[in-house]
Amino acid sequence: MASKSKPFSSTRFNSIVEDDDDFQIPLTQTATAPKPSKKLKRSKHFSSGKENIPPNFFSNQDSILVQTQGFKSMPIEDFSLDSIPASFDYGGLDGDNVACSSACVDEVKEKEKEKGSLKSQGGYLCNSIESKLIKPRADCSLDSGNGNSPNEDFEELDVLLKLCDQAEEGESVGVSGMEEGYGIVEDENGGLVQCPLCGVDISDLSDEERQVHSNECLDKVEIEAQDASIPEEDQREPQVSGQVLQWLRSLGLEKYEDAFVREEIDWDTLQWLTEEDLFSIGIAALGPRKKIVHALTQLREGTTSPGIEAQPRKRSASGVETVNDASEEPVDNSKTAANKLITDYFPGFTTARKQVCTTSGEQQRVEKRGSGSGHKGGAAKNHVTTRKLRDIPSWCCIPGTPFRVDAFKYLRRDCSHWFLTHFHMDHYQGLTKSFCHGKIYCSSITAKLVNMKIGIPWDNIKVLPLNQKINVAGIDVTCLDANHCPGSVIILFEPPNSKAVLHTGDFRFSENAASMSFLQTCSIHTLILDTTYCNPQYDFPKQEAVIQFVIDAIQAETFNPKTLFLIGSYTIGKERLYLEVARVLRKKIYINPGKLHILKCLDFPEEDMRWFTLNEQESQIHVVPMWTLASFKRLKHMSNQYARRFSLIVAFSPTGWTFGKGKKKSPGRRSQQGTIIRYEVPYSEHSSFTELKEFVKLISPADIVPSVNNHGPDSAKAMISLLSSESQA
DNA sequence: GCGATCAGCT
DNA sequence: CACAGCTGATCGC
Repeated sequence: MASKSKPFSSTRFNSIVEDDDDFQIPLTQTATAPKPSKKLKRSKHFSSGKENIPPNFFSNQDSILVQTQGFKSMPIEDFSLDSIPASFDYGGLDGDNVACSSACVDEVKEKEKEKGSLKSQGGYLCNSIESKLIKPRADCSLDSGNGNSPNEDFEELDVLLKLCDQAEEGESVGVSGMEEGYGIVEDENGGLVQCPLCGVDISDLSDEERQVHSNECLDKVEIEAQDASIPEEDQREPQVSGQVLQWLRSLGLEKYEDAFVREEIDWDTLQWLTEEDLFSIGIAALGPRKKIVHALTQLREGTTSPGIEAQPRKRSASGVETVNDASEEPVDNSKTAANKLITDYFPGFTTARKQVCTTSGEQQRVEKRGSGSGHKGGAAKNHVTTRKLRDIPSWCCIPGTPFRVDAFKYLRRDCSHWFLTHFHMDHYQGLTKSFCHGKIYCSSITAKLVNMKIGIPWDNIKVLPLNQKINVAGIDVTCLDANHCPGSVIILFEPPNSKAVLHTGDFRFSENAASMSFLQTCSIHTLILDTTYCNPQYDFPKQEAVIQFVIDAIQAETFNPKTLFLIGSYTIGKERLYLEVARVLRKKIYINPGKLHILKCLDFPEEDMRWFTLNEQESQIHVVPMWTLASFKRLKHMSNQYARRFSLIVAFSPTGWTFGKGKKKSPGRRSQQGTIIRYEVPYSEHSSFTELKEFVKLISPADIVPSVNNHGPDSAKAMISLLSSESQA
């Protein structure tokens, strides 16, 4: 059960009570207990951030000009900051909620006033929802606007804190500290030294020999544990704890066990300890510290760590027979699933699909050389790849045209027009700089990314203008903003002798998008639809609501100046969220150089760029890759790194998946472990189910092809028919 | 040694 | 589950 004496449990969480329907307080509803870590894994943070911002420009040109639109290069440090205090001065208050002095409240109020005079900018950001976000209620966030005395406010906070604590207890973090584990053996004072695992007297052995001995025992224990019938998840946790102590003893440093227990340092955490950490947990002597650091280095460098499985084990229902299915079966399974065409589930579409894909199917067989992955100079290669070419899913094919959309995984020589809807890996996968299958058609922003990140020469890229019909190989093509990530487009194909096809790529429908009126005027036969959230359970709020939620939460937590805010993002995507946060709160956002590199390629107004900084000292809001927020373990590591500067981490993980079945319309879910708070906020860049319905109704297509089938065939089928029926109604 | 692909894992 | 993507292993050149 959750231990009350967690290392950092002294932190308090400050929040605000909101009674609005739209803005429930994000107290944990179904706090998910963190899973025990499974494996050691090294990970590098911030390998290469990136991002960008959607454009609002219509480039008529067909390509190369894009380069010239580049941002004039300006070191981000040079942006003018005069008007933006990097942080509030809290007069040395020390971290906790006590810091909510009236002074800081005033300060924030002041800023609230200021922002009223801010103006929205152009471009993607001209979609600024700032004005919508800042409602009078926002001003209440800090002082409640109700004339409450500070004390009264604190009472409210205390109520919240209690609720949070309760919620936390329910989470049951699972003490990893001391458990029975291997049945710890005391190498008691008597001078007798026993192996803690097998109990054998190892007093006569040298330190090294003892280490060797106990390592061997450790391996045995691990193997035995693998064979045990208990589910591995259950057995691993205690193991890990014992493992740390065991390891410590093997270094002859058992006198520090207490410190490790006190700090609940499990096996994974152990890997990340720095000498500084060791000092801070009470290992004051230099010698032992060095010894541990050295051992840790070896541990990290080792291919596998002792006691942790070298190969992933497969769980099986039987619990014993795991060997067989670990080898082949999963592969087969995934293959079948991967090869299964989404549209197999949609009888209505089969004919159309066959038309398109049969051609390519035959081509496949004839092809035989070249390669599925675009090896250099196709003709030169006559070595045969044994790998079977995958069938092209129907959502990649545009009936009535020779075009492919987001189909770089399925490169074929029968096509020379390859459209890319946006720069997300699952859409450009398979595209490499040796691409030699014709031209790539995409938006200007996507083009820049494709050129910069993948290295596709500009000669192979054709930039498609937005909101403007152009002719490609005799077929009318129109791109519209998809409202997904920067540079994302939905594409309308109008073949002269065939019916119109609209490919949405990934998109978030927004009824006020001007382009939608254009779509109404078209008669669209086939709609290739982003069905990511095509299920009624995904009925998440508008982005504005979520952004407001995040802003509120940040405002609430900034009582504590030692709070670090993390906002998750993808390569590109979620920019609107953190940019709005920056603008509304008038706080700079830290991004890493990789991310900036991408930003620079984009048509960002300078006014917006100045909210970003490369100097992390200058900001308490950091944009980080989404995956770094996935586990508390990682967050904890980050927290250790920042221990001096920040006492609390508040992370926002913006994703539509936050919206599971049980969860009802809450703009955010909160969970906490010690000094780390994570909000999962349903900020989605895909259409919600409701939006999908609206969109389908608007388009009224004769046929729908789902581009995602993630809820099982039946579900997808049901949803599509539901969509269709609603659209007819 | 490098690039591309794939499996595994968030 | 899987939004999107990191990492490491492997294969081919």
